[in-house]
Amino acid sequence: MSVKVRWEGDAFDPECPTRVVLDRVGDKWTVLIVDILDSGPKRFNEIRLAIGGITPKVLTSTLRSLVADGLVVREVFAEVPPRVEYSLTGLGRSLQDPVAALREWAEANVAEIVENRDRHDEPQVSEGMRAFR
Amino acid sequence: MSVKVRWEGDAFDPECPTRVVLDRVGDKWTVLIVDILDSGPKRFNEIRLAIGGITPKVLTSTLRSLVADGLVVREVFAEVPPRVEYSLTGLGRSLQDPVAALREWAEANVAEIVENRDRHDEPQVSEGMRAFR
DNA sequence: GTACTCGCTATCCAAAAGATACCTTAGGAA
DNA sequence: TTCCTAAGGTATCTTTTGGATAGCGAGTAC
Repeated sequence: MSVKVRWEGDAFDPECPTRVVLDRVGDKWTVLIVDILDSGPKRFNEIRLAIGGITPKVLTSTLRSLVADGLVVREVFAEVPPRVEYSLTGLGRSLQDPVAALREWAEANVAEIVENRDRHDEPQVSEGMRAFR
Repeated sequence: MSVKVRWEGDAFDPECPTRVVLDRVGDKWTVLIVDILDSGPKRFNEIRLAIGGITPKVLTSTLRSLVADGLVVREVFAEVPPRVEYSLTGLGRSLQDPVAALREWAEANVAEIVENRDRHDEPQVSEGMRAFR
């Protein structure tokens, strides 16, 4: 049942499937970008403005690795000013399904998590408990 | 269909459900730890050795945030030498389901991703194409 | 007194993420 | 002819995060 048993190898192996996918999906921007591209091809600055808060450097490097992974296609048009369009590949589009499953779990359980987190932040240790810390 | 539309707010809001869950799941160690704890309560060094490669500092901080989120419970036994056990909560256990969905997608598609990635690493630009770079 | 165990901290260092400024190209305005 | 603009980035810091290594505290065994 464990990652190690299923993969029969080192979970840190760069080719461990779950590790590869979690590294991509866990990236702060990947899901957002894939989500935005799901509605059709977009230009660099369209993506940047749609997300808001991402710096060009980080958007560039995230898009580059999405392209490298074959989740996104980059198309350059020889115009002035230059136009570059990014769009999802079939693989990129199929990533939406497992992410949707995660999203459902998230929406069902995040209230509890945030509640736990808030409770945890409080001092919350009574006089009687203090000795056990 | 987008994160923003579904959540009707800022996807970077610390309470955006998908963001909260992706931050947790995308963490390099979380899934591994949850996976290991799935087979029953474990002690600090049991987890550390089972994973192999995690430093105590990082294991401590990861476990702390898992406890804060209510995915894991920490139990201290007043013995010498001290014994501390970590185990999954129901919430922690339920996280396995969406992760399994992701794992399936990973196992089905990682070959293609790794292949794309390798192909991308090669120089691969012909003389004729070089002018367009 | 010395050594040993467990569950951690403390300290330092390197890699990654982020903020800000600037570059390039070519057409159009002044 | 010099400026200006636009798009799609780079270059150069600074800050944050992750990781390596060492050591601590408490009690018990030798």
